[in-house]
Amino acid sequence: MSDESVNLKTLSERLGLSQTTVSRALNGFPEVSEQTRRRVIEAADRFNYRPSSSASSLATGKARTVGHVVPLAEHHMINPHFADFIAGAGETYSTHGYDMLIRVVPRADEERVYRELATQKRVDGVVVHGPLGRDPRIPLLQSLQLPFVVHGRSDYADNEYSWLDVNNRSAFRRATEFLIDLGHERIALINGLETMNFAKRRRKGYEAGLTSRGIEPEQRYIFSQDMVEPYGYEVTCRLMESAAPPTAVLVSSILPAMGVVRALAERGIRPGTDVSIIAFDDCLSFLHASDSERPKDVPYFTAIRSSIRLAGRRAAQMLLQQIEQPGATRSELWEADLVIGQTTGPKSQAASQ
Amino acid sequence: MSDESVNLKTLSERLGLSQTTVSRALNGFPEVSEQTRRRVIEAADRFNYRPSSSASSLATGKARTVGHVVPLAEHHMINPHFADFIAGAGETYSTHGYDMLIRVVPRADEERVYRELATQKRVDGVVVHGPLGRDPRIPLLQSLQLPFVVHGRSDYADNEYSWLDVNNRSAFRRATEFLIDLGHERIALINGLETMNFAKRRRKGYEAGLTSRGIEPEQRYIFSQDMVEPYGYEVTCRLMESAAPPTAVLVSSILPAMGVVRALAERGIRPGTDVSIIAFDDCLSFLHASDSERPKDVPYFTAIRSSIRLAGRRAAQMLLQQIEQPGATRSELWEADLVIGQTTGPKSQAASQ
DNA sequence: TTGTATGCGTTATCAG
DNA sequence: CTGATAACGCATACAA
Repeated sequence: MSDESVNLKTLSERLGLSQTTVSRALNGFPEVSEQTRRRVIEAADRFNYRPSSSASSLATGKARTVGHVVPLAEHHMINPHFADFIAGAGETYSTHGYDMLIRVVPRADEERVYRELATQKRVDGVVVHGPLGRDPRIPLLQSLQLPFVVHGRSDYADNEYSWLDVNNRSAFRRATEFLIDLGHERIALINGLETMNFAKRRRKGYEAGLTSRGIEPEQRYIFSQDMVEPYGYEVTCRLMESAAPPTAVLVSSILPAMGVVRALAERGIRPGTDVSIIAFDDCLSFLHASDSERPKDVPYFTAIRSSIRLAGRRAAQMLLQQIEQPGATRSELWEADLVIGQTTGPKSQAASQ
Repeated sequence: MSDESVNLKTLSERLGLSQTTVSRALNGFPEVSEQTRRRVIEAADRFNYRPSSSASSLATGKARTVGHVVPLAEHHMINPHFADFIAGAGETYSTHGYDMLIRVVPRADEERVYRELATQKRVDGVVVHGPLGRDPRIPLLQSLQLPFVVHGRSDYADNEYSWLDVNNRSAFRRATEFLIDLGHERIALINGLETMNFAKRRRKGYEAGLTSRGIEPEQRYIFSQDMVEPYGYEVTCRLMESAAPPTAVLVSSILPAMGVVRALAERGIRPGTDVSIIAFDDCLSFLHASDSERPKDVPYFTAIRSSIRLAGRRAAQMLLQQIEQPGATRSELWEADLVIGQTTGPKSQAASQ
């Protein structure tokens, strides 16, 4: 029970074995007799031996750590979406014996930090968050030879890298068409920042949905901002006071969608009855009842749904795989579910002019 | 520009200096001539030299890393509060040259993980999240001799450790008294899980506020659960359909408070006019407008406010200080602000029986 | 002011 | 199957 720092040397001395044998026994090498292995493992357990991570990193060149570089002072990252993704990724790392390293840095320092992580061999790979249209981090990481997986996609047609993305385009197209089928024609899009790659794709899907039904997209119904609650609120206030308010809105996240609901409530406008709302639902944990992994049976929002937490898990798996057997860069495109809740309904008579 | 892995050895060879001198120059030792130092720094920069973190950790015994162990599958951690705290702490670490290590593990593994981090010397210290009534992690970490700071407090009167907490008791007492001064008597408390230390203190404050004004706390107005949106919604539905609905509610977080608003809206009950709401506001970034560090001028919720992000920053500072000059365990108790928004008002005539 | 020699705790190579 | 022995890359006590 001595909590003294027992290292490989002292442990092997107490066992009357060489460090080599002890190390091999512990790391599951085949050439150790079962009897010695048992003895070693038992002793390691009894003396509470844990290999020093810095020593083994130094010896192996592997850090058994994955890095996440998150930009400081930008709301779109330090937000609930990020937390849920991290939770999912973290689960995977833990069960595979990896650690998660997070650096919160200003955008201007990003490149330096990636270089640092790579040359310091601080991490074995990184996850890239919130890719831009053509994100410079992708060629950078490739040149650094640091394994990585992108959560989302970037527009490099000629370039192969590993990514995991939701089919934002098809999801938003389907949602738009669903609204049109309900009789809506004036449909607003409350989108994320269009510097983000995913936001562009969502807009494309929305526009494709409209034009496929012969409706011309209009600038006055399209908004693009950080996906925070007050954004949804403010845009909705403006929209509802405009000459031709929309009868339906498509919102890029539940967060601004809550702002939409608040703005409507203040005006006595009933979601689903007077104005329809479809939100992109990342299955953020704090919005769902705490006693179930699954979302509730009868959700409030009609939503395009895809769990960002599961995405975190999967992205982490893909990265670990890439780290442990380099070469194959796999990518995955997930289709989101369209889940009918209480915030959509046929265009109300009141709303039609 | 060669991206080859240049280490101390090759760097010193190219400079015609010993590793010692180069190391000293880079680490700011005083006994190096300014001229050599300049030369060394310039070369290090040119060759893109970064010391291997595992090597220096091994040599110094310091990891320059802070650990955060977060329990898996519990909503109160994998949530926006956590994300904001992490953001704040991460800023501090980065500017001080520290890394943040996160392990997401099941509750049952926590002790093992803390022991691991300590004996592996993986981290120089840890931040303890969400302390319980008497949290076993505190004596554990003390016995492991691992520096730590608790975000919140635990009930160990005889025990000195470092913590940073908001004065939850006084905040909830003030809020309660404020509501009573507005004429409210039936005031509900929608609290967090009372296994959490902070939730207990909040309830105490609430009860103290009531009794100080001669009102007896009643069980039927007190709720305790994970602070998620649907919780606020469901409790409010039940409350509003009960025999004597409250005329005011005190909510432990903005998240369930949004659920409260949703439930009221469905019933055509106007916040601030028909029913007053005060929420504890952690200044979660996604609830505030994205273009300002400060919360909006005219907030929606009347709230007890204390930025959890600032708490993260400060807690990290305290921990680093403790790591770099051990001994003094400092603690801080912050008073929260009471900010008047639009969700409070005098008890309405309609609501009085 | 600079250099030499040694240690940090592992893993890996090569003999036996 | 087991054991010396040499890296891994840096920091530091001690010498010069």
